[in-house]
Amino acid sequence: MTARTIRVAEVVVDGTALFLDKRFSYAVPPGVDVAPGMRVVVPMRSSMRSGIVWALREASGATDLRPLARVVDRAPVLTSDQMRMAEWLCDRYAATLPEAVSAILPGAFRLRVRSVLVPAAGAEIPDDVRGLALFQHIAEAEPALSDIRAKSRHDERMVRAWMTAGFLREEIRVDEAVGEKRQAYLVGSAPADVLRREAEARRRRARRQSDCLEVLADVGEVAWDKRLYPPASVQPLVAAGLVRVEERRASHRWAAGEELERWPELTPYQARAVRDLAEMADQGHGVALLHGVTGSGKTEVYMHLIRRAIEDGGQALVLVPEIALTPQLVRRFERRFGGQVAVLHSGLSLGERREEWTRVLDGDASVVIGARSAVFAPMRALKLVVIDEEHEPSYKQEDAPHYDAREVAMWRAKQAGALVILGSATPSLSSMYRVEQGSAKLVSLPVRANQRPLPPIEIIDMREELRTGNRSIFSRRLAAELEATVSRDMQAILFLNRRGFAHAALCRACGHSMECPRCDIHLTVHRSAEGHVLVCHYCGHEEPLARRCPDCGEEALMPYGLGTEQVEEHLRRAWPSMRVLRMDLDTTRRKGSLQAIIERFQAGEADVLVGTQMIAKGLDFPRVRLVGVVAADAMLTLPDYRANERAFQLLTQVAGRAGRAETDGITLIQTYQPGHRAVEAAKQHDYRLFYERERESRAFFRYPPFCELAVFLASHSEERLARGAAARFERELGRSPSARSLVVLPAGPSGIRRIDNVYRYQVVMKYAAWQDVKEDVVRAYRLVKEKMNRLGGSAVLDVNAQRIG
DNA sequence: AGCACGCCGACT
DNA sequence: GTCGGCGTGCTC
Ligand SMILES: [Zn+2]
Ligand SMILES: [Zn+2]
Repeated sequence: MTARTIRVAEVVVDGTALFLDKRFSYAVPPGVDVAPGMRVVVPMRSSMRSGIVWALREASGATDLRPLARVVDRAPVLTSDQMRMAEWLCDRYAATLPEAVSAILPGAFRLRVRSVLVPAAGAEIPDDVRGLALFQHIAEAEPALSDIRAKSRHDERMVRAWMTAGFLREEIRVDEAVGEKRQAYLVGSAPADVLRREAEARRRRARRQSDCLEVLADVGEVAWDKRLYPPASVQPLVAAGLVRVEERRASHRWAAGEELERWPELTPYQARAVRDLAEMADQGHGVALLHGVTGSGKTEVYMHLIRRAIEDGGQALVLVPEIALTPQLVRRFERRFGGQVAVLHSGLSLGERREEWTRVLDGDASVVIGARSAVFAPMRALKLVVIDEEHEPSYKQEDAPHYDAREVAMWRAKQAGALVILGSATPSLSSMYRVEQGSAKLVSLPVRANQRPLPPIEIIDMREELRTGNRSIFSRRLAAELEATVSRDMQAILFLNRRGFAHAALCRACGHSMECPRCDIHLTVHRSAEGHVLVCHYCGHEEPLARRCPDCGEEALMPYGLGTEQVEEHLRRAWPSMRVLRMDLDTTRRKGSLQAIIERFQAGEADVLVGTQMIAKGLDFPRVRLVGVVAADAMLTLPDYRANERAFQLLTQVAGRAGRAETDGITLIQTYQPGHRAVEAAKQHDYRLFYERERESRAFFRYPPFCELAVFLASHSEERLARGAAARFERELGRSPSARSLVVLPAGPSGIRRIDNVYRYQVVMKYAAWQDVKEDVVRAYRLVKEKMNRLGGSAVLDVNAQRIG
């Protein structure tokens, strides 16, 4: 008798529950082809779930394993490098394996698995059963057993009886989130003003058609979301010749045969940087901090190193902040690298995302450009990782698994023997500290590529303006420069770090501030068709802005504190002929509208761009002469240990939008705190000054980079349960063995105690090395999380947290 | 997270 | 008796 062996698949099963943080073993049925990295369907208890094969092994004897129900893929969708990366994410960020997998694998590969009831084929089903309403319903709607149960327990019993009798059986249905099919686009086929006029004409009788036309007037084209614009609404627009439907593979693909751009000559500084970086690249893994002033031509340096990496038979990964990932940027890379470029970002349809991922997986792309999550791209010959605007907080994922793309990139590069280039005009404290510690090498680009000096920065003391009788939000100097700029046919950017019309609504009589009924935060004033409304930025609550104060009864409620909408309004009122565009979260919510604003401003369709921090993230507007910071104070008073760092970075980055190509520039910063050190350092263009001072205070108060932070956050609609969970977590840590290596700050309410009627309590931890404390922290976390989930609340742990509260 | 199982009070 | 509600424990 031969020893029977069977093949066993170890599977990571999809889901968020804690118990799924392991590999489940299933028998591979004989003759079934399966490899690690393929998606499968497996039985779990009494339901079917999707998962991914992690490993295969042989086992003999005990064959009490349940078999794989289905293998979905013919080729793996994850590489083994990516699986190692997932395991590392679990270790570093206290994530479960399925959480790590879902961060790495694009949503386009998600499976939806259902077991549905169907009449058994070929079974003798009595007519009295077949005639029952329940049976008919099952035959038509193919519901799941759980759907039946939800309606009636009696029906469930009946169905179970029919299953035993062989009248019904369960069938697995697997739906891909998206097929590899093409994506349909709606494209405006009339000029924007015609579309707008037609939209207005249909406003009353055909709301959907009107909306659709308006969007197309703004952005030209959109991926066709059939829930938003049902075919019945689109059809008449097509018939009227206003819209056409196009099916496409990808938004734009480099056409074979298009001529590549010539490589321009580098400035001496660029050439030196390329030489230094190339030398590092030759030595394998390393981390470089490319500190180049705004407009110093960092991208050109990146591209030279990418070219080298490709010539060496390698691949390069370029990470940029989501907002800077514009078609113009992609085009810029394609002009040098042609069809070797792949793009991964959220603006793509699911189908496009999947296609780009597959191109990378198949080795058809040598350069991958993407935002944060592109750090997981399936590359097998990684030689170079570029992280542009390295200081941007958006590289840290705010939800589970809370990874930091900069850290992931460095880990990955180390495994692959690749070079990492962190690029910024305002390096994060932690990166510069890395240089200080010798774990990164500094490479500098101290002058602009256009050989012009950095635009001068002037500070305007708004207290002085007030004293001398100017009550406008624009100082005399800013007003004069605005007029001068526009009259010379140049452009201006006005920056304010607050969206909405006004920061809050305040009672002039008693000082009462209007609060959100569902959150512990004041409401923001927004402009609306009927005047002003109060809006909560956290839960979306909206109410009209009344005059009467609910607290004292006086008619004295007034908007207080500037917002971007108000700046726009003051501009229009003071200079009616100026053409103004606004760019903030509210004007860019619609897909494509961000890009539309960027393009319109670049095309000179507006004189002034008013915006929040999103205008500071590496966008290139060559005709901008003037940058005005309307009120720096909004960012100087943030209650966070990083407030100074953030303020300095924002001010420097915003100032850097001025005078980038064709003109000299000037930056004016209006503030009530002209002596603030972030303002001063920005004015001097003095990164060193900023770094030394900030470093000193971080060291003194023991904040990163002199330690690492982790934040435990418990949420529950009952305050005592949220508070209790945080207190319990704190106690658990107090009696853990690693208590010595850990500073645990007292449990307390999070920065905003209540959001959407859910209370939030947190515990902040400081430690030198996660490795030394993780075991105990994770044990305490899982213990409390499990309890919290049972009670209908939730708990999260943010390791290496970038902000607290 | 689901889902089964078991125990309980409330109703046909 | 039987229905639905909810706490508890398990998932290859
Ligand atoms: Zn009042
Ligand atoms: Zn709210």
